Amino acid sequence: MDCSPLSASSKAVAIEILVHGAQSRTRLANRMGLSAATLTRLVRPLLEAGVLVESDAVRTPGRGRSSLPLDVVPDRYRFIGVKLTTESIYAVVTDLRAKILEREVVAIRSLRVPDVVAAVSAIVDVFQSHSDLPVDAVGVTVGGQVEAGEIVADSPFLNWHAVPFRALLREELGTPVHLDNDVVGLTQAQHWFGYGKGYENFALLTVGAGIGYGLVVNNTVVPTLVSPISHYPVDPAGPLCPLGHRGCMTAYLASDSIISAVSVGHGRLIGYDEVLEMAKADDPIASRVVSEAARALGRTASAISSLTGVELIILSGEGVHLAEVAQSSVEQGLIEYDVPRGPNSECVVRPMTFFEWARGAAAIAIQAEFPG
Amino acid sequence: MDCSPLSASSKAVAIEILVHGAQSRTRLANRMGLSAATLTRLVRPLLEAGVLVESDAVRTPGRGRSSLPLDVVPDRYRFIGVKLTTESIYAVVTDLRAKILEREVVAIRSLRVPDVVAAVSAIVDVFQSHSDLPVDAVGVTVGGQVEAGEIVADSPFLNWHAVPFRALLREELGTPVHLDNDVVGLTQAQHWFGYGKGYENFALLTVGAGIGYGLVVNNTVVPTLVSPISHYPVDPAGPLCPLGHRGCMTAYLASDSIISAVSVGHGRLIGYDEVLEMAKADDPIASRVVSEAARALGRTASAISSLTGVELIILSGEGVHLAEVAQSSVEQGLIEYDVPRGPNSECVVRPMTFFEWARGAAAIAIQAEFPG
DNA sequence: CGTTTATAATTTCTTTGTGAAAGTATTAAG
DNA sequence: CTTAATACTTTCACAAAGAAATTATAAACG
Repeated sequence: MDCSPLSASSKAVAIEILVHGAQSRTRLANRMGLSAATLTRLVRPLLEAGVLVESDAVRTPGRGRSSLPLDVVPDRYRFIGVKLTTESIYAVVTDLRAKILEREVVAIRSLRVPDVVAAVSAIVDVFQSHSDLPVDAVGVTVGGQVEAGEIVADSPFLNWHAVPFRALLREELGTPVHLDNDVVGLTQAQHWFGYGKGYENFALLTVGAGIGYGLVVNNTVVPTLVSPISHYPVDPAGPLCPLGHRGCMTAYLASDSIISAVSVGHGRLIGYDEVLEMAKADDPIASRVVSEAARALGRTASAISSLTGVELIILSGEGVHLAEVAQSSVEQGLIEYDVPRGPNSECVVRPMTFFEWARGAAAIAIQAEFPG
Repeated sequence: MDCSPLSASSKAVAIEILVHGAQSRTRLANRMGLSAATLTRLVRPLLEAGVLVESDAVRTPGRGRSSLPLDVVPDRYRFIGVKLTTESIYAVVTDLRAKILEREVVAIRSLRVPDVVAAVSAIVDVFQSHSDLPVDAVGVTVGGQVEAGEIVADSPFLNWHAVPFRALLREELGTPVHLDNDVVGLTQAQHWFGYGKGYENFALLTVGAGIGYGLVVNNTVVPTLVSPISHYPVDPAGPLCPLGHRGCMTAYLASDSIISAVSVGHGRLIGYDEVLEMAKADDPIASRVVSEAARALGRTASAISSLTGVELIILSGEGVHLAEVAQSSVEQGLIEYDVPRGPNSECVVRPMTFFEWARGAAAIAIQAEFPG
């Protein structure tokens, strides 16, 4: 995406429109605290570069000239987002607004680095063969610690250490590549295009094979380390996690923990989805495990609220369906330690598919190519 | 403090020097990412206004012209900081660097608003009578929620609600007055002049009659609500707090909780300091209460680290001496739920007197008169 | 000693970002 | 057709900041 000759302020205007939709110059000026004159000037190069277009004039009730909403040209750009899991590669093609245009899953045959690079490359090729339009950038996200957008320093899921993944991908793919942690990507996507839109600060808590945590303060993603939340202590009298912590998030909420707790109770192997079904059907063991997990989730959300002061907490991840099954338990955990003033955070459950995570990867690419 | 004709950038230079000490123009330019030319320009009005002075030339080994360090003129300005507690008013006179020049405590006779206003006014008058130099501004901090720097919305300690304290003080005092929450003031003071100096983000956790919590992210004090941390859940199997929470921070760490736990155990009223003495002397009841409180403190610090990603946690408040008595318990709480990578926060115990809090109030005045 | 070299600070000039104010374009109401 | 209201543009002025050249100072070196 060629936006080098654009000034930082112009880009800020484009991003405002990207995130908050088509707007007139006057409205943009008000929202961004700039004068109308400045806006005219900032918009001109964006129109010339074809980043923005003027839509048809819009009449507002009352007298006066109609306004000319400005909008980005989403189809002018195409991004690919790729999210790696241990089992599959989820990939999407999106426009500039991170709207998903195409999606694809392929099973992962091997977690060896060259195999994964080849598999990602294959998907990108497939997408590119579907259309004549070029892909502007590819975003890739993985669970685990990513250093400086270049190296997968440590991914317990993939069992990778110090892999210069971005360089390897760039060599293989023809397009620019951007790499980041998966939760960072999802958080960024939620902030710009999702449920966190319009919030200056919010937290994203995801539950699945692992626990994820993203934090936005002052409109900026805080680079929190990924690991510690997974073992956040909920109840020192709770169940044991593989690292030997009593009652930590992993012990309560990691899918393996839930599966094994219910399986042991019933003396047979029971899958995650089945656990939720059983809990819905009031199976006593499944109900207890699920409701305690939901309560742990609520308590952690409450702690996030207390310690960060965010206005919104989004609960998500594949495993968050348990929050729907045991909504009252989440609620209970949330308000258990409430103070008279009550929580200052709104807490919402928003299940997301892996394609949503892939969209997060695309958001990383969009952000990188469109630095605000 | 008359700094209206100074530009925002000039003020930023002054604050850089205020916080990080005397520096040459070249060094300032490097640290602030500005050109040497710009620095010369920004410094001139500060020299003219008498905010800065050039010290004697300093030689650095090697050739070249000597540098002329620039420093603020601390004695040119005088601030008063006032911290209200239920029992006393702690007040200090400071210079621009928040260095304490004079200090004063007076017992509070009545918590009625007009009486407190009169008492604060009396202290300010006493300070002003000590010197011919005028006071530039007075900062006042209180425990409880302060709205927009104007109104004490709710202070359980003083039992005040919706008191327009700033307006009342301004009427009584001749000087500019600034009002804020006490923890916000202490946090700001620590960030600029204390142990948080040089950190982009850190947390301050104070223990005393109540629990306090201040958070700095991206060099900005996050306006977290004061209340929720007081009832942060540490261990759902712990002791009960007055609000009925099991094992919350207040239950473990509020001075009343500790006093009453030990007093009940021994069947007589025992003061806070005596509890610590007894714990040092291995009294079983006091030791248990103190070490559990210390462990709760460590666990909360660990949670702050996990959920905010700060680099530093400062433990303080009158009650933090228990962390010194039971250091190993704090440590235990900190690492209990550690992950392989370990905590990403340094955690330090820094006891502070109430005069330090008064200094925090002065910092509010300094910040308000010196907006960066 | 002067000359060279290195560093600090300043001056001059230019670029860039911004707003104020005046002007143009467009629309509805009288 | 005039007036008023609103959207946008143009012109001008100003402020912030850097680049490059200039001055100031100090050590090293022949």
